[in-house]
Order: sequence, then C-alpha cells, then structure tokens
Amino acid sequence: MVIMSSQDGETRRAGHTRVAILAAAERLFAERGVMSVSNRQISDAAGQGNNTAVGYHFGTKHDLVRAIVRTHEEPIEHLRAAAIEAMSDPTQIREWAHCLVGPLTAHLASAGSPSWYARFLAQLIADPALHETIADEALSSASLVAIVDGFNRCLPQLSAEVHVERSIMARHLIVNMCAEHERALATRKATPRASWDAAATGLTDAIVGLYQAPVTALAPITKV
Amino acid sequence: MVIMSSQDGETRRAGHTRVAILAAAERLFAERGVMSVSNRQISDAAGQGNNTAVGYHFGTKHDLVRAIVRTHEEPIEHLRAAAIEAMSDPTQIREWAHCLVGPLTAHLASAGSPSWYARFLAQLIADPALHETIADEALSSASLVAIVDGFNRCLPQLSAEVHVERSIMARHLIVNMCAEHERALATRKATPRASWDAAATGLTDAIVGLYQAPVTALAPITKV
DNA sequence: TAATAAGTCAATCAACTGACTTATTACGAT
DNA sequence: ATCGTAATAAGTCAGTTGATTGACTTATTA
Repeated sequence: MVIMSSQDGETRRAGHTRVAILAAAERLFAERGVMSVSNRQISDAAGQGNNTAVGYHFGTKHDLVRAIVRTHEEPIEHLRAAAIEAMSDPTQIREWAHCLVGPLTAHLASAGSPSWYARFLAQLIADPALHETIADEALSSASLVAIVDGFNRCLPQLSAEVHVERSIMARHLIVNMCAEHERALATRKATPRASWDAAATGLTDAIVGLYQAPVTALAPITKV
Repeated sequence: MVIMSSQDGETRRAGHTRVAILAAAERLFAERGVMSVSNRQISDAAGQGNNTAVGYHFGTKHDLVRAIVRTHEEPIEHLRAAAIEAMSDPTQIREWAHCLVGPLTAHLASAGSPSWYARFLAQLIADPALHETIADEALSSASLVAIVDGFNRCLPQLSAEVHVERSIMARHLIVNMCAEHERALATRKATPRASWDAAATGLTDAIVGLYQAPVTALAPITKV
C-alpha cells in the first residue's frame, strides 16, 4: 500500500519483485532511454501482470531512478573507501585519479556483461528532467570529497576555480567514457580498450594529464 | 504538403513558421529534455494553433532533431574552417585544441544569451534513442577530421587506439562542459568561468593536457 | 481576374500512459 | 493451522500522444 523505502517489513515476494523491476528498468533505460520507457513497459518486462507495479513499489519514475542510483551507490562508495585506504603514496596524483576511476569501472565489471548502469548514469547528467534527481545525491559522497581534496593537496598551485572546473571535467570524462565502453561491450563493436581494467587505465592517464595541464592566465577584459 | 528538406520553394510564411518551430523546439528541448516534450507543445510554443505543425514541416521528432543539428552545423563548420585557416603554427597542439573548442564556444556565444544548443547536444550523445540520429552526421565533418589529423601529426608517438580514445574524450569534454557553462549562464548560478571565451580557454588547457598525458603500457594478462 | 498550390486550422482517430478500483492470491504473525 | 494483510492480478478511467482528415486562408501563377 504505502511505498516502502527499502526493506522495512517487505516480504520475500515483494523483495523479488522490487529487484526484478529495478533490473528491468535499468536495462530498458540504458537500451531505449529513460524518458522513452513507460512504467507499464517496465512492469511487463519485470514479469508483472499488474501494470502499476512500478507505481506500487516505487512511486513516480523519478523515484524509481533514485532507487536505481541508490542500489549502485553503496557498493561503489564501498569500493572508493577501500581504494583510498589502499593508497600507498597520497602525494601521487595518479593514485588519486585511480581512486576516482577504479571504483566505478570495477563495479561495472562485476555487474556482469553487459552492464547498463554507465549508460543510465550518462542520461541522468545530460537530461534536465533527470539532472536534478541526483544533483546532490551522487555528489555528496564522503569518499568523493576526500578524493577531490586529495587532488587539491597534490596541486596547491591550482586556483580553487580551476580545481572545481577540472573535477567536473573528470566526472564527465569518467561517466561518458564508461558509457561508451559499456555500449561497445554490449554491441560487440570495436573499442579502443579490451577490458574494463584497460579502460580504467586509459581514463586514469587522461585525468592525470587533465589535472596537470598548465593553466593559461586570462587576459584582462580587452573586448566589450 | 510534402515535408520540405530546407528552403526549396518554401514561401515566406512557411519559412517563418519553420524557424519559429526550430527555435521553440531547441529551447524546450534544452530546458525540459528532448523526450519529455511533445510535438504538440512545440507547436503551441511556436505560436501555431495547429497541433500538427511540427509533423507537417519536419515529420517525426527525430527529423526535427536532425533539422536543428543541421541548422547549427553549417555556421560551426564555417568557424572551424576559418580557425584552421588562421592557424599560425600547426605543430603546436594548443592551436589544434583551440580549433576544436573555439568554433563551438564562439557559436554559442553569438547565439544570444541564453543559448540552448549545448544542452541539447549533450542529450543527443547520452540518449540511446537520439544517439543514432546524429551518429555519423556530426562526426563526418571535413574540418573535424582535419583537426583530428592535426593532433595525430603533433603526437606521432601516440598509438592509433589511444588517439581515437582521446579524441572521443575531447568530444565528451567539450560538449558536456559547454552544456554546463550554458546551464550556469541560463540560471545565473556560479560558474568557474565568467565568459564563453574564458570557458574556451579552460577547455583548451584541459584538452592539451589530455592529449599530452603519458600513456601507461598495459601489462600482459596477469589475472583471469 | 481566375486557377492552382502551399500553408494553416479545427476536429477526430486509435494507441498509449499513469492512476484508480476491485478481486484474488500468497505470505507471515499469532 | 488460521487469520489478517501485503502483494499481485485484472479491469477501468480520463488525459495525452502522434497521425489523419477535410475545410479554410493565403500566396503564386496563368
């Protein structure tokens, strides 16, 4: 009756249905686009005769999207914390870059083949109707701010503005390149990198270069 | 009667309606999301009493999206060709990076404030239903391959795979950061960069660093 | 000025969507 | 074991969608 947050007093049956809906939704969202898939289609794909199964268990589509994000957030956050813990030299930019990239690629690699979460995530960032859904949600991770802070200490000569700018760049780079790799794996098309590990290496290289790039001083206003 | 491709024998009236629809669609797409806006809403916003105005002039939503892309492609392509022409030293990576970034930012800056095209573009890349709509369209630009080739000659030590990878990275970086800047301008929120020129400088810096980043050699397969 | 075409409008269609209602089934607490 | 309730199924509802239709208006041409 009431929308359950997680596993309050939900029965085994309801739990099965919930994960079936989450899995079906994530797949359909990645393959056809979040806003192109109706709750009905998701209910059908999840094997539910009831056409309002999504509404019953999650509420609106935005709530469902949030629930999917939360499902992945915890394991990724765990991997991130472990990566920070396992660092050998916190003064090395590359290690921080690996902490930023590794957890997501590792999670996607362990999510089976093909995975769908990266393509799903890319849509959340690009679509204005979905953007606000996770605006603060994914950004307010404890380990994430620790990593951003780690970059800060490695590159003290960078201004705060450039630092914010490049962390945003890194995020776009990671999410979209993971989506790209995921799509290549799903369609068995050619890809520059053979595995998730290799893709992570390429991304880490790029982010190190990105952060270390010289900053061009902006000329005072010369044009109106 | 028949859907017109461009400006074959279209009357002044039809031309007005066409540009009104294109402008309204681009705005609504950027603000609410491409797949969240119906053709009816676009017709209304364009001041057309007819609910089928979009269908009459453009066909399906995909055709409309393509038409919007084509509208911007030409001026951007022109700016890109001019930027290549104006290069002083083709051996400098930064100049090629500027050729990649400058035309889009300049076009967005001249598109009035706020612009909507960058946010629109970001959706086309992320949404699977729209991705194929412009898959080859925007990539098969003559000046674009010239720029990619320019990078190639500047960095001959880079493998072909890494080169392809980093050009894709650069594209994601440019489109998404322009969308980010555009969104900031539209909502008058804080932004790391004050102007489109400044944003272009930040992007150019980043892309130079990205391309120059050392490539980590992949270890032979050590894990199953 | 008459004739033809292009563009616009208003009404309508079937299909689909989310939400609602009712009935049946399965699970868990007692 | 049973009883109450959560969960599922099935049917219905109004609203919206893209598409089609025919009538009307405007522009071009003969």
